[in-house]
Amino acid sequence: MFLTLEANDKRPIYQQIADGIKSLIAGGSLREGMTLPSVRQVAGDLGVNLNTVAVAYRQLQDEGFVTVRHGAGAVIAPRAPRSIDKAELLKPLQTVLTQLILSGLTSREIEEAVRRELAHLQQTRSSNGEKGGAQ
Amino acid sequence: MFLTLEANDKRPIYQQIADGIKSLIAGGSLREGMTLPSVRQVAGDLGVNLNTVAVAYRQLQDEGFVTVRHGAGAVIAPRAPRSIDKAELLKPLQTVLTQLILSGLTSREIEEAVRRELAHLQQTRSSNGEKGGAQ
DNA sequence: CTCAACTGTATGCTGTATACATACACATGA
DNA sequence: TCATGTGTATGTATACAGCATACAGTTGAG
Repeated sequence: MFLTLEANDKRPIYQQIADGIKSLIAGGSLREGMTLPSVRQVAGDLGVNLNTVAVAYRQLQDEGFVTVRHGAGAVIAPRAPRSIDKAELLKPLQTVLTQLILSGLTSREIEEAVRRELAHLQQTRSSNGEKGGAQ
Repeated sequence: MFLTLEANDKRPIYQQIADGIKSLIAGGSLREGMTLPSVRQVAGDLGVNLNTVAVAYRQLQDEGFVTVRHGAGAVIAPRAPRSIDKAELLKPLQTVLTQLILSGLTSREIEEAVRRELAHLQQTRSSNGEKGGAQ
């Protein structure tokens, strides 16, 4: 299976798909030049409409992760340095951390969870043949 | 000023308000027994409709953070132990971390940002007179 | 070449959610 | 008791998510 959806996830379906593919790129499972499965393929696997998948693909293209060609497929783009404001990027992190604190988790638990998740991403990447993992 | 809204924030207004108040609770600025400003007060400050604020207050009540009384105001509730599945809680964290990695931030930068944010929350809390800060 | 069978795209619809204006109902103290 | 504070309910406009269906570009076998 390529991707999975979670019913209790508050994000829209197309966003889950886009984020899932981003994860696969981050983990190294999808590398530059590889072709994504067709929108109908993914839609069939996940039991959703093909347009929903198409929206995800278009978002990935807008963000520079893939190149979509009408009639042909969607191909993973070369990794471009995404220059966005660092402070802007960290706002969602801030929100999530507040939620976790309010849920009763200690700072220690949260920091450990962060280390574990980051290590997991790195591990997946290197086990898929990426040469120089981000430090 | 009590709260602020950000135009580029993708969350709905009522959610930003609810999250903002949760942050103030987490930081210790709002403590058990304190009364929130009226929905009209907050709506006026933020330049939004009073119903939008009311939705935020109702969500806070549903989640057990405040007690709302028709005609009287909304009061910060005693801190109840929120027992939710830990793995479920950490999913949003996972999503955010993936986004940050894809944006080019290194694990080191992310871990530092996490430490900084957590410390900031704790600092605010203790500077407002909370006795035993979470560790 | 050409056309069957693949690819993504555009259009139009339905249901839900957000935000608002306005009217209603409860609480409280002078 | 009632003016004036509080939250609540109702109705409306708009935007978004997801879907069904029709359209359009690409490609390779024959």
